[in-house]
Amino acid sequence: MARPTIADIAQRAGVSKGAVSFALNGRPGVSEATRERILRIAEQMAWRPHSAARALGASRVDSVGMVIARPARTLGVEPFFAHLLSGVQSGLSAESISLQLLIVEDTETEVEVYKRWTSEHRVDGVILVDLTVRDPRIDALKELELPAVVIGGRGGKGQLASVWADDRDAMLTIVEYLAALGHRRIAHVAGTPIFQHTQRRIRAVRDAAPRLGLVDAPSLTTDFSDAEGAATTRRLLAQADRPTAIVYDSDVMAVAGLGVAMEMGVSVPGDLSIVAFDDSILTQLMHPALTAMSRDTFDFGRQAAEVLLEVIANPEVPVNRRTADPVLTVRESTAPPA
Amino acid sequence: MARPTIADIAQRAGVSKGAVSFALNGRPGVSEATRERILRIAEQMAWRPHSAARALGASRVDSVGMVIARPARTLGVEPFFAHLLSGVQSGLSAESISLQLLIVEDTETEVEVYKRWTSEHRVDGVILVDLTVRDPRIDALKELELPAVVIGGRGGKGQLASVWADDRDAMLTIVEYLAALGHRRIAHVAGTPIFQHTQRRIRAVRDAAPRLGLVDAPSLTTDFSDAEGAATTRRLLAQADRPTAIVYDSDVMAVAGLGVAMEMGVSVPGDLSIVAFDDSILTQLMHPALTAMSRDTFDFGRQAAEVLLEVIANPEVPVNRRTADPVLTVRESTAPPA
DNA sequence: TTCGGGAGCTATACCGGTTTATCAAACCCT
DNA sequence: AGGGTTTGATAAACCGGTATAGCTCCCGAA
Repeated sequence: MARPTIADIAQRAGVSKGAVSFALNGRPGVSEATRERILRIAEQMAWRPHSAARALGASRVDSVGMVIARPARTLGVEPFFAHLLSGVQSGLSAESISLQLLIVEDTETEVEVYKRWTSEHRVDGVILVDLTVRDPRIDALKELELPAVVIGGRGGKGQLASVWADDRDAMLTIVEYLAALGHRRIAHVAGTPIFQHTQRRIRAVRDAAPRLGLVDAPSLTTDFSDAEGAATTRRLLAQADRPTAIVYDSDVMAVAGLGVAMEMGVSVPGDLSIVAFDDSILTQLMHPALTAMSRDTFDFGRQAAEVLLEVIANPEVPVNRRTADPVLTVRESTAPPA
Repeated sequence: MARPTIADIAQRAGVSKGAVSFALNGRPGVSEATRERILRIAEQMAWRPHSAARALGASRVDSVGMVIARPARTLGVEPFFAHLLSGVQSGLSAESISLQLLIVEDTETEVEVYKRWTSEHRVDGVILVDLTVRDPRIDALKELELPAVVIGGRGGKGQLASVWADDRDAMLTIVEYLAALGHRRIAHVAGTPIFQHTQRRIRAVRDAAPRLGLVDAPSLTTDFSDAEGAATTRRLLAQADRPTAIVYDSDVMAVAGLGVAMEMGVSVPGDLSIVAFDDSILTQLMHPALTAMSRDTFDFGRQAAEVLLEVIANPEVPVNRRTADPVLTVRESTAPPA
């Protein structure tokens, strides 16, 4: 027999469909003996719930969604997403909940997807990444009443659940490390200013500058691309009093920056120290290998999944979980200034 | 009213549920006038099908799956998957079919996932990547009668549908290009021998060697990691009569190889030419930028999606689509031998 | 002895679509 | 005009589960 249904099991066990449903879902209504018997038969017949049937009856889909709104080309290079995804899945797999992934170009499309998913009842909740300042997705999700968890930034007044690491602290660690080496001219090649984490990092640099006696600590925003990372680096290094250290908001930009430095005859770490905010194989492949801020992205994803499941189970209680602090991995690209 | 159902539409239009269903699915059974009216009302009420209900009734889920069986750490760096995914989704979005993505550690788990997906009716079909020699997944899918399309390799005698590019031809192009530059000692740092495409590339090199008068053209297999790529390169360059050109089976390994060369004082492209099989931002970020074989990965994915939909619609007819040939992008890492 | 109440189970409605059997009216042809 | 086919629609079954009302025992308390 192909794909047994609970009706088949019921027949074989000599009980009603209802009893089988009770037994399989571990809820009261059947005796322990009957439950045992039903479970054994189900096992034996290799029964598996029909997801659609269950979804229709119980109005939960056992599936969560994740939309990534970035142009595809920036996406691939960053191990960030791959690790995050794996982590999310490991968090979901325990409950055998599946993940819908969608890559779109912009935030408007992303919101559209949420609307569609909601009206088609395709997901029980979603995971958000790349929170921007005054993020339109928050209100949209609120209105849709779709459970959600934000990765990498507190949910804001909207009070979405969130999982975050302390960007500010991480950035302070980097700057203090460089200052301790003796650097006073530190530049920050940041990402898009619309991302909240970019803002937090910029603020951290600005706040720390006077305390550490930094002469100048400009944060220059980019679109996260290697091209702008390179261009910004070129501009910085062409200045009369160029910085002796540059902090990049992503590994890709740091690598691009390293290339520019080499091309301009600026030796790393002799004339210039480089730190990447975000670690990956990329930073390790370079010569010199780049000093970088490492986060446990996998764990990040896992926790996000866990929190999302909590929120789905109990939408009233917003969870706000802080993950382990990022760690600075010192490699060959940093040294005291000449 | 929250989330209208077809019953609501039927009532408002003064027709039966059946009529509404016919109208919404564009099938005969209603007059053109009635159809128009129903469609307008549905539009107006912002009706969207309940995916579970549809799945239950029509026994199709409008969802396809893709499992990637690779350790997460190799995954992120390769833009390959990100582009592929975007492509797949663009191919699916036309029919508004969603994608389930799963990253697992090994092929056994992957097969388990297929079984689970099938018995839970979670997907209508799947997309396979990284075909190995005597791939166990083919038989498994055959047995499950789950529609599938293989990316990057002919489906084999199992006759799964497939979408592929000509690896052999691509490799020949590379080797011929290097030979034309004057290289006679060419080495090939390959990927895992269990992948079919690795085999095809190795065979291409071996076959071309005598014709092009290559002195030696060894193919050395690795696990695709940067570590083994580097180690293999080191071994090759330490030889008495070291190769004047190396072809790498992935961009990551090529970058690692470049690092080793620089470290050993072997200048690129002066003493050594480097070609990467697979292009990405990585190859462009290097100094010198790497000559690489570029495939239109996005299009690859899009076509895979299209073919899968065809196969789902008509499982009898296996499709075998060949995509555009990869193109060699010459950059700074190749030159005539010293 | 009767009644209340809980445990254990059945029967059945229900979720929101699709599909099929059925049917009335219109149309078509000699 | 009568019989056959086509068209446009309906009512009801169905998909595979979940949720619930209700029934039957059985036990203990009044």
